[in-house]
Amino acid sequence: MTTELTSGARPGVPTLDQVAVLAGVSRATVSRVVNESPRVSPEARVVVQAAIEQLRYVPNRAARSLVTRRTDTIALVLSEPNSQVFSDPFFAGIVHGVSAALAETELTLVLLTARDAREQRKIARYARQGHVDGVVLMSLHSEDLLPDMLSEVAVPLVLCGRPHDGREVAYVDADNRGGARVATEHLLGLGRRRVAALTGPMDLIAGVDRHAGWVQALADAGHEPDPALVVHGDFTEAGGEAAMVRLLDQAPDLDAVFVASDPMAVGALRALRTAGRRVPDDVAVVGFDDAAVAATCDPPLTTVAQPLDRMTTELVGLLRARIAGEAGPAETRTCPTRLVRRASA
Amino acid sequence: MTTELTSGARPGVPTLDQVAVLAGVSRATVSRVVNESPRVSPEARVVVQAAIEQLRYVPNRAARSLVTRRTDTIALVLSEPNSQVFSDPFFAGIVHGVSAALAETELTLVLLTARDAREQRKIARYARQGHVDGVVLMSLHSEDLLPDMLSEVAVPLVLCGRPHDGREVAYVDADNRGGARVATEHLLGLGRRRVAALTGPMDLIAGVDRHAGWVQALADAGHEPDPALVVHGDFTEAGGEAAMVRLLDQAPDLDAVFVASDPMAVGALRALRTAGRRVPDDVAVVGFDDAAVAATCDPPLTTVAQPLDRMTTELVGLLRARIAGEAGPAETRTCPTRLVRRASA
DNA sequence: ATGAAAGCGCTAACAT
DNA sequence: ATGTTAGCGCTTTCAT
Repeated sequence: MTTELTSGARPGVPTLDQVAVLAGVSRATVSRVVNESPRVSPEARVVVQAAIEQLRYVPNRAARSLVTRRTDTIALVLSEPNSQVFSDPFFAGIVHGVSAALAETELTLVLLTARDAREQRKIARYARQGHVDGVVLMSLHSEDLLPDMLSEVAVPLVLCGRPHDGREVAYVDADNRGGARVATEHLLGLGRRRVAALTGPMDLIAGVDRHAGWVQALADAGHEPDPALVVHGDFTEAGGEAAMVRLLDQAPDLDAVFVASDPMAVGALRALRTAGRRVPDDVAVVGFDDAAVAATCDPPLTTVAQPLDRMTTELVGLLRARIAGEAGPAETRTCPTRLVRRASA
Repeated sequence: MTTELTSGARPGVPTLDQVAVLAGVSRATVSRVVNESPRVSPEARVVVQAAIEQLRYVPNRAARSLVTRRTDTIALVLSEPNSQVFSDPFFAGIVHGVSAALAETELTLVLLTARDAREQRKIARYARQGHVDGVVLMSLHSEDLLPDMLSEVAVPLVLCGRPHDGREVAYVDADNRGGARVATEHLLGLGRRRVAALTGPMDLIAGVDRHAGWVQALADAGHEPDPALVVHGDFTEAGGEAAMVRLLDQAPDLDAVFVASDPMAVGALRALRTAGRRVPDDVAVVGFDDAAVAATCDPPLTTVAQPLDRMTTELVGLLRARIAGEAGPAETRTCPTRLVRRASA
C-alpha cells in the first residue's frame, strides 16, 4: 500500500521504493545495498544493482542527511574583505589543495567567502543550519570576528593559519617563524653583517611570525636587531618594491635582506636593481614562498619553501579526524618549511 | 502525543516542534512565521519570533529541501585540468563576481572543480543527487565532456562562455569577436598597415572569436589577412613573450599588433622592448583585458575591456530565471566589450 | 538475510 | 488565522 503513493512524485527521478519494486525486494534491502552493508545475499545484491543501473537511481541527499545527520560536505571559508585575494596564489593554492585532497574522498567542498559582516552572518547561519559536517576557515586579520562566530556554532572547525590570539582552537600552519629564522641564518652564514628584514603587515600572524624568526636568528648570532633594518610591506609585489626603497633609504649600508613573501621579493629585486645595487653580489636576498613566484625571478632567488601541499593535506586530515571525533578541539599541526637555493644565473 | 517523541533527538539543536510548544502554537504557524507567510496574526508572529530567538532556532535545510525540492544552492563548476587556473585572474574574477552577485540573495554558492574524468563524474552525480538548484559551468576546451554530462542531468544549466559547437544551451559570454574587431580597427585607424595578431589557442572559443574579430576588421578595411601576421599564444605572459618573438621573426615589418589577452600583451611588450622596437611609436599594441593586468604596464596599454561584472551578473540572472522557469534552455546573453585608451606615459 | 514500521524535521494542502 | 494531517525519501531498529 505504501509504494503506490509514490506515484505523485516527480517523474524521472527514481526513488528507493521504485528500485525496490523493480528488484522485487524491500526498501530496506535496497538501502543496504546502496550503503554497502554486508548483511545482503549476493543474489539480492545483483538484482538490486541491476535495478539501480536500469533506473539510474541516485540517492536523495536531503532525505539521507535528514536521518543520518551527515551531509558529506565541508566548507572552506575565506574571510577577507579584499576581493582581489582570490587571485592571490597562496589562497588559490590552498583552495586547489583542499579541493584535491577531497577529490579522493566522498566529501564535497563548498567554498564560501565573507567580505563583510553581512556575509559573515550568512556563513555562520549556514553552518548552524547543519549544511556542512565541518569547516576550514582562512582568516588572516586579527580583528576578524568570524573565528568567534564559528566557534560558537557546534561544528568541527579547523583554522588555516595560527590564530592571532592564543585561543584554544584546532589549526594548521606553516612554520613561518622557523622558516624566517633559517633564511636569516643562511644570510648570516654567507658572512653578511647588515641583514635587513622586509616583513609583512603585523596584523597578519604570518607577518608577525616571520618577523619573529628574523629577530631570533639575529639574537642567536649575538646581533641586536636594528630598527633601521626593518620595514613593513603588504605582501604584494608593488608593496615590496616601495618598502625596499624605504629600506635602502633607512639603511644604505645593508648587505642582505630577508623578504617575508615572494611577491614582495620580486618587487624588492626590482627596487634594488633600480637603485644600482647588484644582487646577490652586493645585496643577498631570500624570499618567503607563497607560491613560488620567485622561481621565475632573475636572478633566481633563494627562498623558504612553504609546504602548501602538506598544509592542505593536514587541514583535511585534521578536519576529518575532528568530524569523526578522533581529534581534540584544539589539536594543531605545524608544517615544516625549508630553504631552497636556486641555481644562480 | 507527537511532540514528546521529539525528546530522542540531538540535544541543543531545536526543532520546529520545540519552538511551537514554547510559543504555544502549532508547527504550521511556526513554519508560516519562518517562511514569512502573511497568514499569521501579529500577536502570533511576535510570540513565535520570541521563541525562535530564545531557542536560537534555525530551520533544518535537509528537512526543508526534502519537501520543497529546492536547495537554495547553486554550483559554479570549473572544468579545467590545469590546476594553476585558480590563480588566473579571469577565473578568480568570475568566481568573485558570481559569489558577490549571490551575496545579495538567499542562495549559497558551491564551488566545484573538475580536473579529470573522475572528478567530472563526481560532479555529474552530485548534480543528479539534487543537491543544487542550478549550475554555472566554466568549460573552455572544445573536447571537454562535462557540458554534455551536465546537459543530461535535469538541472538548470548556464555556461560561462559560448560553447565550441553550435549546441542549444543557455550561455553568457563577452563579445570577444566585437572586441577584437574594434581593437584592430583602432590600430588601422592609427594609420598602421601591417597589423599582426597574437591570438590565443584555437581550442578555446575565446581564442577563436578574438581571432575572427581581427580577420573581420581587416576584411572590412579591404585587407587580406597575411598568415605571416598571425601567431598563437597560450594566454599567458610567458607564452605571449615567446609568441611575440616568433611574430617578429615571421613579419619583421609589422607596425602594430593586436594581442588576444592582457597577460600575453605584457609578455609581448617585453619581447618588443628586448628586440629594440619602440612602443607605441614603432609598434602599436592593443591588449584584450582578462583582468586589467595591462593597466600596470609601461607604457600603458590601450586595451579592450572585458565586462567581468556584467558577465557575472548576467550569469546569475539567467540561471535564476531558468530555475524559476522564466528563461528557455538555450537563451543567451552577450556582454559588450569596449576599447579603453590609457594615457601614455 | 530480509521485511515491516517508525520517524528524521519540515511544508503544504485541507479543515475549521 | 490557526490547527490537523499527510507525506518528502531515506535509514534503522526490531521482528521474523
